Amino acid sequence: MAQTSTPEEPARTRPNPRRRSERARKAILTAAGELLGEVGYNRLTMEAIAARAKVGKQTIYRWWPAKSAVVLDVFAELTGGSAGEPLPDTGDLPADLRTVMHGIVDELADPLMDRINRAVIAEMQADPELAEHLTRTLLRPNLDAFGERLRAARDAGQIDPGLDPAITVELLLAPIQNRWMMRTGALSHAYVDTLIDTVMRALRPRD
Amino acid sequence: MAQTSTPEEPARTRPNPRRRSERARKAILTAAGELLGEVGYNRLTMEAIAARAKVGKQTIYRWWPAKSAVVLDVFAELTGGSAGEPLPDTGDLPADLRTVMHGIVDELADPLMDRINRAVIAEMQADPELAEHLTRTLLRPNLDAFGERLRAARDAGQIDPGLDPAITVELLLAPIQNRWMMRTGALSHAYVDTLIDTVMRALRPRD
Amino acid sequence: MAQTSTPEEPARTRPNPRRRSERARKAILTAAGELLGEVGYNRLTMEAIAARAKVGKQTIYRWWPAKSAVVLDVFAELTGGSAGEPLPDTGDLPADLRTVMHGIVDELADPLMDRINRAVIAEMQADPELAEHLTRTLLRPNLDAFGERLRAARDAGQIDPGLDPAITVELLLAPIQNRWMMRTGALSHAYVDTLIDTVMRALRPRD
Amino acid sequence: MAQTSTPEEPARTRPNPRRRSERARKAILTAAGELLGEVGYNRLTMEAIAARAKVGKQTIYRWWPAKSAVVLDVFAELTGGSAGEPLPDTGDLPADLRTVMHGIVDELADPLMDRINRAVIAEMQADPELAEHLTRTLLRPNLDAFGERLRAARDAGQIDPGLDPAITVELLLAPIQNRWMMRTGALSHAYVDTLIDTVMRALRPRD
DNA sequence: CATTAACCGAGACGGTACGTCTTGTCTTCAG
DNA sequence: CTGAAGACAAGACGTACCGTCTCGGTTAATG
Repeated sequence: MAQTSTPEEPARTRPNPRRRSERARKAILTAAGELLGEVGYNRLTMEAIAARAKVGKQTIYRWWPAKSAVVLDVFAELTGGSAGEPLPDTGDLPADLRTVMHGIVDELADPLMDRINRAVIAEMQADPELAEHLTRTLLRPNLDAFGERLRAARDAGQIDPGLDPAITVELLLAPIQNRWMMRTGALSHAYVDTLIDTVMRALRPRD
Repeated sequence: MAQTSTPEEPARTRPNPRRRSERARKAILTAAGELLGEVGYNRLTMEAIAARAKVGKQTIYRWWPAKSAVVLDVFAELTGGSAGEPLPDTGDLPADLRTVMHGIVDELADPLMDRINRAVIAEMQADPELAEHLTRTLLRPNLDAFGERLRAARDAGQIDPGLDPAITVELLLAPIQNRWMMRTGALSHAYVDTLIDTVMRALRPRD
Repeated sequence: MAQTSTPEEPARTRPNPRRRSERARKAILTAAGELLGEVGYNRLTMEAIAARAKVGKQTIYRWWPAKSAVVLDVFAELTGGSAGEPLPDTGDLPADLRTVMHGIVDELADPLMDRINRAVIAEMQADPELAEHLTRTLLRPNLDAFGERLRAARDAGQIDPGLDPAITVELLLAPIQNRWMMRTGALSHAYVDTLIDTVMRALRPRD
Repeated sequence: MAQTSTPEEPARTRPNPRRRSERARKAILTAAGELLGEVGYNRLTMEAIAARAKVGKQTIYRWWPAKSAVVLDVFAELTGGSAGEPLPDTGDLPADLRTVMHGIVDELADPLMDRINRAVIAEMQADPELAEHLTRTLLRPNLDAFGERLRAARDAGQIDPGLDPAITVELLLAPIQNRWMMRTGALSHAYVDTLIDTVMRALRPRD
């Protein structure tokens, strides 16, 4: 699911995915998720996952190349569903942004999601290929959904058409992710509201 | 400098810092920096640092608790000097911001700084104490320097006094850090200029 | 074979001996024997054995608790076969003793056997349990073989029945081992012959 | 005292023995003796000796080349005095032997002497130079003292003049040392008496 | 008696080996 | 004939000591 490797690589006698044991797959992801919550990413080991999942280590290595890939699938399992979902459009842009962005900070507040997100972020720093993959499959669709909503607002004459939509989305989302990552401040709903208000000032059409 | 540990811990016969070999300290940080550039953080090992620095492993462990602490000192050595330096103030806020923020993206463009920054960011995700320490000693002073420059502009009547200064700084810096971290776009000077222009729109005083 | 440990100890998830790699076992003992001959016991290291045997260190530690145990198995491999073999009985006691005891000094003259024997003797001084084990499995059977031959001679009326057989055996073997250990004199066949003659004087039946 | 090294070696600025601190010398030997009794030879370390003796490590290395040399001096301190002392001569050879040999087994029964003796024996196996040195300075004089007493007995016509005196001494002492080293039997006074009686049978003059 | 060289306690240093841990592959054996 | 169990080769981990090397602070022989 979250396979990082490019398909052109050596590929030593690939296993047949049709014979894959769904029971083992689930047990591995569950065990990995549990252990991630218990000991954190760094002290998570393949051996512990295998033991917890009652699975041979080979069964993990057969389907995932490394610890990071397993955790990535845990991550994908938890967040993949909602990737690229369009934003609500009630006609009231700030209100719609509030709805979605409150959801984002709520998700980041969940301890397990926090841990997994941090593990994935850390792994992305070390592995550009992984970063590229995740950006394309998960992050970009979400950014595009924001872009789409902003385009609608622009077409309705609510925001200045001369603005770069990419930057506008960044102004909304980067401060939140940044606060969360650097832990430089609380991620309250009030904060989100102030942020949205401030950004909206930059968006209003020039008179 | 980058000691993470709280002072309340066991503390088994601390070494005497006055007898510390400056030669060894430098050799270790240099070796760590070089290796970090060559193989990256994950494949950086204490053994390799010791070998490259012509130093006994114990000499590293005597002064640093872990690999991350060594890399942190490499980082501190490279960036620590400029922490909290006040921004230039020519009276032209956007121009001053451009000066400083061009410098930031230039720094991030340097391959070694890129690797070290990413390693530190990743480590901060796994170690909240470290995050807190770095935020306080390096990040916060820099954010405050931006805050100070914005206060001057506000006092000069150039920006709206009703804005939250913390959020304003975030609007300027978070998008850059975010692009760099998620690799979602190029970090050109032109991008920085557009970003500044957009944020400036949000700051202009209400009529 | 040369396991010293008592079976009552903690026993952390013992490895399964049926899955043991015979290839690795042989390679380890061979490497240990070679290195013992090359650098001696004190400078023999587990790391060197592992490297020479192309074996992971863990594979050694899985099956042997310490360097001494490995060397012990090298020793057992070389000498274990002949333990407790009965002495020849041609009816001529001195001649039979000469045959066997010449063999003993010849064995001690072999450089590898000399090194291993000395290592084992030294280890026995430091580890009484090991001493007890070796005495029971290797030394005692050999002493008993001598005792048996002497009993036959006594039954044939060739030696005084009032003598303590344990002491008689010691009179024959201790001087040889002592000379070898303390290096107080040459271990020639002539020496052995004179020794036997002298001891025989003590054994002749009282008139 | 127990210096093994030959005087021809490099000799890097020898320390001046006249300025040697007697306090340090005694403290080191005492500490070494105590630790030897507590943890045994193998787990005895120079660092522990230095710490226990409140002495810098260099002060040990200045006067002794290695751990074995220190222990050797502990040994020499305990046994050196009596080396080469002539045996009593009351005219009754067996009685005189009993006196001396009872003393020997009593000494071996003392726990500290046992440990040090075993450590020295073990070290002699690994270090032939040391063995040679000890044999010459301590062992040989003692053997010669026995030889001298036997010569007196021979001159008095009490034992056969045709016997090799070296072997005769070995017949008396080797079984004791052997029993002690291999722990093959108890070292009682009764055992010594029987041993002496048996050997005396071999010594009586031929009719 | 003052000087001064050397020894002293202390402990950091460059190293080596230890015994453990984890990785990713290979082998065995039970279902 | 699959897959759990786990032994394997490899190699980094963090620790313990080794024997050498500074660093002040005494201490004892000489001038």
